[in-house]
Amino acid sequence: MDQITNPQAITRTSLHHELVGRLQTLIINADLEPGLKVPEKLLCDQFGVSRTPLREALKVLASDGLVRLEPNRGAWVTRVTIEEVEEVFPVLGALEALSGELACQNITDAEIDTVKDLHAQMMQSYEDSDLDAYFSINQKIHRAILLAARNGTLTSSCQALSLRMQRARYLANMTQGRWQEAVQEHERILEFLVARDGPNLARTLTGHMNSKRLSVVRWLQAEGAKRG
Amino acid sequence: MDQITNPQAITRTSLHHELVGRLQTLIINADLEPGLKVPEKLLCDQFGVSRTPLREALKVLASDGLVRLEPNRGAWVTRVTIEEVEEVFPVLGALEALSGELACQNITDAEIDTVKDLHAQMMQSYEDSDLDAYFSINQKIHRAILLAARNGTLTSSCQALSLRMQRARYLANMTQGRWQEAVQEHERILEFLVARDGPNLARTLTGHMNSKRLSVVRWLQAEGAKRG
DNA sequence: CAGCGTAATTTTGAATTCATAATTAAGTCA
DNA sequence: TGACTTAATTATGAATTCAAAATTACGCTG
Repeated sequence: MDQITNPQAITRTSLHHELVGRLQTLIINADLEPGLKVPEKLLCDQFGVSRTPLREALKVLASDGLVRLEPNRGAWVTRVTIEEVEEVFPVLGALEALSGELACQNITDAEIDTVKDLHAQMMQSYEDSDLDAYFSINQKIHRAILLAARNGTLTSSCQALSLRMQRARYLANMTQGRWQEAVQEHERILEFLVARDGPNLARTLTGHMNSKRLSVVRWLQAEGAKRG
Repeated sequence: MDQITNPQAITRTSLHHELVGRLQTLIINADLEPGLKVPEKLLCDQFGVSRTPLREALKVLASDGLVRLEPNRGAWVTRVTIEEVEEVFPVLGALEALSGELACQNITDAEIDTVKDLHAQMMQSYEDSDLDAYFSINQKIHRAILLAARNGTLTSSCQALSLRMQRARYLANMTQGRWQEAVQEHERILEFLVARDGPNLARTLTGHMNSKRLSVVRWLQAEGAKRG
């Protein structure tokens, strides 16, 4: 909702809340591998907390779809399935479209300058073939547009769904062709944002999400074929 | 996620899960009044459970925005604010638009017949000035379209946001003029659904949500003026 | 030695307990 | 009487405990 900034804040509100964040990170980075059981005891030791707050955090993560609770059997890190990707990206597409519309209405000139700057940095990363940097700046751009939409509910909805798709760096895995396509899409995104052309920005962002969906699904299919 | 049907299921998965549902109901029906503190002890006695599972449930409700947790001070039932309404309805509008688009692609003839039937019942409720019945059938129609979209992620996202707006029957509170307008909008919704005209259905649903937003905001403003 | 059934162990779900923070009540002094 | 301090009470957050379920280990039978 509003715990947006300050990654290294001195103290987080509650132990439970702190744990939700930490576990999210572990899952996103695949330190907790998808498909495996959540090692409750190990995590308790690691974080130096008892089972009570850890389990509270797991319930919250379950309601966000990052883990699955099996009654009397514990928590399991969910896998990103093709079915899930086919579901989530269209929803993200609709939400990003709205975010683009609203951003065009509310964004300041200064914020546009920030996005321009981020865009330039991202292009540099592309030319340097620095996928990690590209990926990171890419997220910052989407986030900047989202924040310019001035709608906290939209922000947290997008955030929650993005998290589910960010697991294991699936999105960072793309072919040269897909990368080039994504860069071109981003050129248009910037163009329409600068022109404050809401409808076209919305359309472009939905298309962008759709391309991403196709790319991720193809990657997952290839991955599935490899494994058998 | 998938606990869609079966309100009186024999056994729910876990105590925690059961409690989440029960508490949601209490909040939606305003048995737990907005703005008041959640009476932890009372609820424990009432449900015959200890604080542990109840508090787990509260954390989940907090992440859905139905309660607010104040560190060391307990949980409070959140109020529906004008700011929140202004945020949530546009997001719901975007999601319902997508739901309409997808429904037009996937809905069966039998499902359309069901919606037609519900629509007729709703019209009857309108003529009978039975607001409760109207409200209930109205929700069923939106839900039927949502389910026809065949996208579980979309369903749960919509569901979560709808819940937040359903508190205290704000939506059921409308003027005669607004009611008539809503009915006309629903005529068009049915028309476009039958024609499987995705783009127009999407537009109409977004507009419908926007009208609802205006109506609810006006009602909240009037309510606020009355109180002080 | 494979398959089945039973006992031991571990893990889970939930109640209980305990330390600490917040609230209320009581008492003091101007 | 009214504001301020301090003590008593209550509520919260989290650790611990405990019963029940699941898993594993073991031994028996064919």
